[in-house]
Amino acid sequence: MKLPSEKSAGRRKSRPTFEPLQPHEIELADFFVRMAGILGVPRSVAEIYALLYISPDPLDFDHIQGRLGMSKGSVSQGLKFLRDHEMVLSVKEKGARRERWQPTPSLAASLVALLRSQVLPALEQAQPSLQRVLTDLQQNGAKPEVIERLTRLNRWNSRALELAPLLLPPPGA
Amino acid sequence: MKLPSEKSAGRRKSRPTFEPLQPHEIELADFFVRMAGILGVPRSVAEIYALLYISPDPLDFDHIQGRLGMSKGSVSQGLKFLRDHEMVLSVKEKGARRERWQPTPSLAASLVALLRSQVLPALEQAQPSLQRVLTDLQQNGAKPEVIERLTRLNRWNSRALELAPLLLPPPGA
DNA sequence: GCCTAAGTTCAAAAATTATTGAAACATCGG
DNA sequence: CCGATGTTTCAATAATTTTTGAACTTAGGC
Repeated sequence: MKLPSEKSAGRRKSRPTFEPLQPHEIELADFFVRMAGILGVPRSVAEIYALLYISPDPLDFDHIQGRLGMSKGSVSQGLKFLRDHEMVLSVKEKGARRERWQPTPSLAASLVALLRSQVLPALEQAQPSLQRVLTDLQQNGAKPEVIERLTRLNRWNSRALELAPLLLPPPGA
Repeated sequence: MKLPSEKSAGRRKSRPTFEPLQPHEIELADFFVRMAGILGVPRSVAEIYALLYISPDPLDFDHIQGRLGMSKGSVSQGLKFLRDHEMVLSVKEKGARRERWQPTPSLAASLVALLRSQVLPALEQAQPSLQRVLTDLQQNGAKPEVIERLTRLNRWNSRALELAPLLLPPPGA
């Protein structure tokens, strides 16, 4: 209904404007975006993280949306992703309605959580598959060389699964 | 390798047909496709690799195309990718015209090469950027906490760059 | 309870990435 | 050189992923 024409004076409801990213903020965002790309994390998520990372204080939803110029939907989903992977945490001051976000203290831990969530399920799901393929090859008298290959692959996968909890300890450990 | 009668006696030009993937081959392909997905490698590339991996003998271009049912373009580009990352090598028998492909002996080495090609350039390009951002923050009197964050990030990046050649030795080392 | 600010959801649109196939190119044996 | 086979290139298309925004849900204050 009333889309107040931008900067009406004193009344509180005027949509505040946010300053666009500064050059050094853009540069850092680019860095995070590139790194995220390697892990298949979308640009918007990386941008949110970068902004929180370089901001002196926790930011609320509207600030994130405003400064990055992205949609509500993207901010919401981006924060959800970051929350789910324990890469940000919120500080809600008493009496305040909105949450304010900041990066978790350890980027290393964040990356571990992220890797974990990507790699582990794949390894787990692979195990029975690889086993079946191997059995199949053995029964059908495949060439020893191929069997050898698959056996090694299988062994790798098992070992990776064993090691995973050590290298990438789950949140509660 | 014994293609059914297809290769009929005299007439050479009949397009040979190839048998579709067997269940166990599909299962292995799925595994490679999922793993490749984590690293951002396209499905078609993973499928080619999987096929070569499970085949008792090196395969030529037409066999790859035929059995996977994909286009010439995809096979060509896929093989290029795999070649560039040292994941396959070709055996050309003397007197034969076509190349025949097989996976390189060590999947581990292949993965290393792949990781290397993705991560290293990002780290290298990041270095000057991060340095600039940090300097900028220091000059503009940013909060100590933010400077600390960026300093740590910077240090990480440098260390990763130093370590990279050790963990991911370049082809010729 | 009701009202409103705060945040989420999700179908549709936009952006990005992968695949195709026809034409161009390369190479070999004659 | 020629002609045929084998491979690459790349613009067009298809498939996939990401972003948007409006409708919906949730929670707090009164």
